[in-house]
Amino acid sequence: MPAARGGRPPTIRSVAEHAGVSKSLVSLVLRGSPRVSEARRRAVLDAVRELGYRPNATARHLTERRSHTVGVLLNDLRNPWFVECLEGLNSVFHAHDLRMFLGDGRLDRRTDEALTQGFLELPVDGMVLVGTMPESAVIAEAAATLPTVVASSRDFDLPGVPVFANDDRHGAALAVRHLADLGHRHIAHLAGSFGAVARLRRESYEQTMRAHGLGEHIRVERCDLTEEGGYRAAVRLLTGPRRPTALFAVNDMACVGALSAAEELGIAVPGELSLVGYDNTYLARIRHLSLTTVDNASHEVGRNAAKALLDRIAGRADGAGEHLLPPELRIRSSTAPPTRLTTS
Amino acid sequence: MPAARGGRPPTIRSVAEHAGVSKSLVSLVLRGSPRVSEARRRAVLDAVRELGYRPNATARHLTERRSHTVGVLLNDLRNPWFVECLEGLNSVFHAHDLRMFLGDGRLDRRTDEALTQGFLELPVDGMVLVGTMPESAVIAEAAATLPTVVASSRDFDLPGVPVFANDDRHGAALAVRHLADLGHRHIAHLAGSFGAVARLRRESYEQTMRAHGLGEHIRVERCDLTEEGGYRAAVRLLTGPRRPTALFAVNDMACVGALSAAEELGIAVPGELSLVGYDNTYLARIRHLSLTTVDNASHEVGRNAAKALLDRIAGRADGAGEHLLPPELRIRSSTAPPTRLTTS
DNA sequence: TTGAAAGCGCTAACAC
DNA sequence: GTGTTAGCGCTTTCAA
Repeated sequence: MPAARGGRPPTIRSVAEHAGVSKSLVSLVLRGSPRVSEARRRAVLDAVRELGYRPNATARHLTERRSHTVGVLLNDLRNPWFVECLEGLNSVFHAHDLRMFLGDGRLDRRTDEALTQGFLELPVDGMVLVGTMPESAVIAEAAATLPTVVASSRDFDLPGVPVFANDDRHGAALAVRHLADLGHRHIAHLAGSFGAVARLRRESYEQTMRAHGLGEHIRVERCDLTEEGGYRAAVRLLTGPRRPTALFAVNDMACVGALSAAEELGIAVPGELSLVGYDNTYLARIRHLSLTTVDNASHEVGRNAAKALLDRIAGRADGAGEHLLPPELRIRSSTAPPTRLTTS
Repeated sequence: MPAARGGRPPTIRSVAEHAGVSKSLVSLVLRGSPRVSEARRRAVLDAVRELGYRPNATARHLTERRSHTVGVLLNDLRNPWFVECLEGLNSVFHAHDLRMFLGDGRLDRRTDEALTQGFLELPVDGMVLVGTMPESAVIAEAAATLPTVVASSRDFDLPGVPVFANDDRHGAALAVRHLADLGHRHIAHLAGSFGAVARLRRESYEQTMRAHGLGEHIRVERCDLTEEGGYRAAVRLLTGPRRPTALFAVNDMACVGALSAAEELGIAVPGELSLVGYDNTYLARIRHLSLTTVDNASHEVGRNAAKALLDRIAGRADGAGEHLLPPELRIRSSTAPPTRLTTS
């Protein structure tokens, strides 16, 4: 590896000299052009091998005026939900030779903006906004400058920026209907404390409750979208008067928190309390938790968002607006009909 | 935002013309040089604002001959353990204006190599190898070319490449000793099926068992490091003859799988079976799971690895070899003394 | 203090 | 087919 020992690494120029050809010929060979004689091709390839030459992507990006990189902004890598969505994005981008620059804004606007600024300066070829995050002028500006798509967030209404997500209203309705059909009447909701997704799920919860004639039993407790948040909100709900027999949580993390709360309070799940989450993360699938939940199709949302971004990068800017995938209820072991005792 | 409407985005040249100065002066102002007159500085800054100029990082990287980017190679973003470590890395890199390029090799050597190749070609300023992954000639070559550090893997023995990890032998010993001290004798081990970390934990399990006079009760069942793998291995162990009263799992994911298996088989935890995991991920901290586990200090491992990489990037290549942090036992609700009935 | 000029390593017309 | 010539947008000598 000559590149490793001192001196500068070999460039396309060194290769050209070594092979006795011109820079451009080397470039042609390396990019697989068919208009090159076999002899020259061999000479170039040999030189490449002998020198241990490696193309410099930064230089290529500069002349090509694209970085083959997309910026992905999200809000909390700790939420297992993101991983699914990232896989979806990655499967498409990878097939098109695009790298992902991951930026986790930690729900902090300043961090988001710094990351976005970085995307703009690189500049990346496109940007994906994943999940709920605070709005920001910098993001809006970036979205106006860069091909951009939104995945699994309903917070943005940026001109010309398509939104890919699951239908949160429909998903929440599925959850509530499932509980109502089981015979529950006192169905409470652990609601997210911010973001359009949380709002949609809450509104749909309320609407569905009313549609089932349960309007008087509507009960919303806010929490943040973590296990701890779910736990605390559930404790408030379960220790107060008129204890609900069922809980629909804004996401799986909060739902697990609720499960813990129930256990700690000696309330049997699903015997005395039914629980429904949202997202169908691997958390819900863990047998020992086995949560009934709503599958939000995050992998496919990711795939669709990525495809749309490719289109936009290629100049095809069609299909703005919302593209909602139908969510599906996954019934597991955390829901059951209410027992006589606990029904009112 | 003039940058947004058609045409090319403004460059340092446009700014120079607009401000009536030279390119180099603009560069000086932008980089905060003190040797610039106030008048010119204002003129440049005004031009920047008026044109909506944004520096192009790619171009800068080309001339500076560094990309302000480090490549991070890991093996499965689904494992919550990584997130902790990434946070540790990020906290340090962020403070030094380095971005992270995340590559998830999914435990696939070809993917690893493709990602590494990408790092080499960018080229990144340095590389971090995180967690167990298959060895590879490409990675070894990259490590010889690029400043490199290893975090939480014991698989690599690359010349001059420092390794940061927790002391897996010690951690496993803590786990086994805890179980032995509780009075368990039939302590089995769910072992990882590959990688040096899994091997160290297994070896230490065996050694500690012998040290406690329990050599004859050593029992190892291999599994992969997922919930599913842990579940299956535990089923084999718990349905066979001479059922163990305690299980030490190679990591938390596998341990959760074992918990599920026990539940399904009607074996009470910790009444009839004690369980210890490894990593102290948030999984273990979920109240409803509440696993006794070994904290591997992953956040600090990440921090230390990042600091060492900074040193190497800066040319200070001291401190190769292994740097092991002491792990700590976290006792939760999945361990208890064995009951008379189940002890043999 | 400021400007001119020479690259960084590569691609892309355009000619031969 | 192949080589020559300009750049890509920026930093950095080196003079002035």
